[in-house]
Amino acid sequence: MLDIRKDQATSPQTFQGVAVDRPLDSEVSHQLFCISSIRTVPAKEVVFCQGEPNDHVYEVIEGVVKLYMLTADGRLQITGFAYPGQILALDADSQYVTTAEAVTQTKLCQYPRAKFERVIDEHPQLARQLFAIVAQDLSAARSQMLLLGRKSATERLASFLLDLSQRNAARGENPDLIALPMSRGDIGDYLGLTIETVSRTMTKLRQLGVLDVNQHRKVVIRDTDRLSDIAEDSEFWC
Amino acid sequence: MLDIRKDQATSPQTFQGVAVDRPLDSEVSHQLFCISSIRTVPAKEVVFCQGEPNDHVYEVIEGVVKLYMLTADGRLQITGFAYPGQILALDADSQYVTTAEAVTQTKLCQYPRAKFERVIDEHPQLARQLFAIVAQDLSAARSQMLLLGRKSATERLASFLLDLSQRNAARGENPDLIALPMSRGDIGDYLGLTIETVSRTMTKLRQLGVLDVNQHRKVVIRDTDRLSDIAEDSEFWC
DNA sequence: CGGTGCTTTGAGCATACTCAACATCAGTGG
DNA sequence: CCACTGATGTTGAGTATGCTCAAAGCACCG
Repeated sequence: MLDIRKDQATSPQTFQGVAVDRPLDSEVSHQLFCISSIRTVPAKEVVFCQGEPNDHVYEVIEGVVKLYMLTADGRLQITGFAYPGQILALDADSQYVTTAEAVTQTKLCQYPRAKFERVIDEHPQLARQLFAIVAQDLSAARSQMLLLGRKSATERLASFLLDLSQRNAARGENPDLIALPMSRGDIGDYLGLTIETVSRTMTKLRQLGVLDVNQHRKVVIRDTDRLSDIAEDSEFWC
Repeated sequence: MLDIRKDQATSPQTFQGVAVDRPLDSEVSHQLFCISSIRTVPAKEVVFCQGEPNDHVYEVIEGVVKLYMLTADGRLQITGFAYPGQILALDADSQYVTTAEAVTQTKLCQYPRAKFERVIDEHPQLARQLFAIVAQDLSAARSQMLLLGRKSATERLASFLLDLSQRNAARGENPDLIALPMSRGDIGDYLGLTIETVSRTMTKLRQLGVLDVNQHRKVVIRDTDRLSDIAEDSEFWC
């Protein structure tokens, strides 16, 4: 992982990030450690801003960060929620492409871009791992394009909850108990819907017996298979 | 460029692809040349298919390719149109994430994946350039998420035409004369709209005096600034 | 308790979709 | 060269999904 601070002694040094199979060698870890610093950001504060010079790469250590883009007249689209282990701001440009805002209180590991790039240049292995991460992000972005372009509100929410469930499973947590650190508004801004539609759709899934929604920010999946069907095919909910 | 066949003797060896600033050194070009082969695909034929083992990387030499994903029940979303110089199938997975289908008759340069990866391993410089390409694709995908999630039909079509206009400009062609090799259906599948909506919206932009649409597959932009305004902000067309 | 912010629910509306007819274009063969 | 055909594109009428505006219900916190 890039985060070599957290449990340097206790676990093998691998990316926590998405789909990286090979561990970083300790030389790379050490160099990354040397250029890194920790930054703590309270909920609702901006980490970096669309259009600003892209001078740091970040890794989420604790908390959840939302990434979004804005139109000229202020409509916004969240392009993703970043959980611990995810790398932010690997995008190409000299300026940040998205804004990053803490959803919860968040701890980040910060790497100055110039130094980070120097480490990459010296360690091709790192370049390949970053390549794999960005490629994975790209593949996720394309799935989200399918969701935004072609799926109904019900399918979108079902897909979103399944995705969170799978993230839980990947972290060894209960895949049927979904924490929603983000507001209904955030979910809407991620799924291309309004707050009201998210709320109504949540109610609908509850009435279908697929979910329990006892607390607003916590959802229990009662029937994962049915939720999968709903996420993929219009036949199952209309 | 990866395509070192086309004009090896006449021009410097650089990626034609998106936003790559440094040329490849001739050693890399040569190795890529050695593992490459040319594949010609007639219009409407599939180059590779979502879910198949990801055994080749492609570069478009001539023609236009559409990349799309499918839902279980057959709805489709085009994630991009690839023009000459663009690299396909750099996505992470062991299987193709999208299907690639020739829009026009197409000539591609084909690199066997295993050999391609070996060249990457031996040439960190190549890894970095591929990284830049994928990062650029990711940034484009995120802009498209904003379009699909938050923009109206009119804004979507205006954005699409502007994008094609800018691609023309980048290739040194007339930015006001837009060729549309793809059908209205393809445009709809890219913008998350139906054929009918694309058609109606095209008519609307014509009536606003922003476009000339004399032939179906050819559009003239009469007022680029106005088109930009329409693409970005609801104030300008409602 | 009485706020404030978040969520849910309701009623009416608008944008884009569906279904259907018609127009146009490209290609083919008489 | 024209008539025919199938594919592609345009236009119209009615509808549905999700949005807007509005009100009421909760929960967290002083």
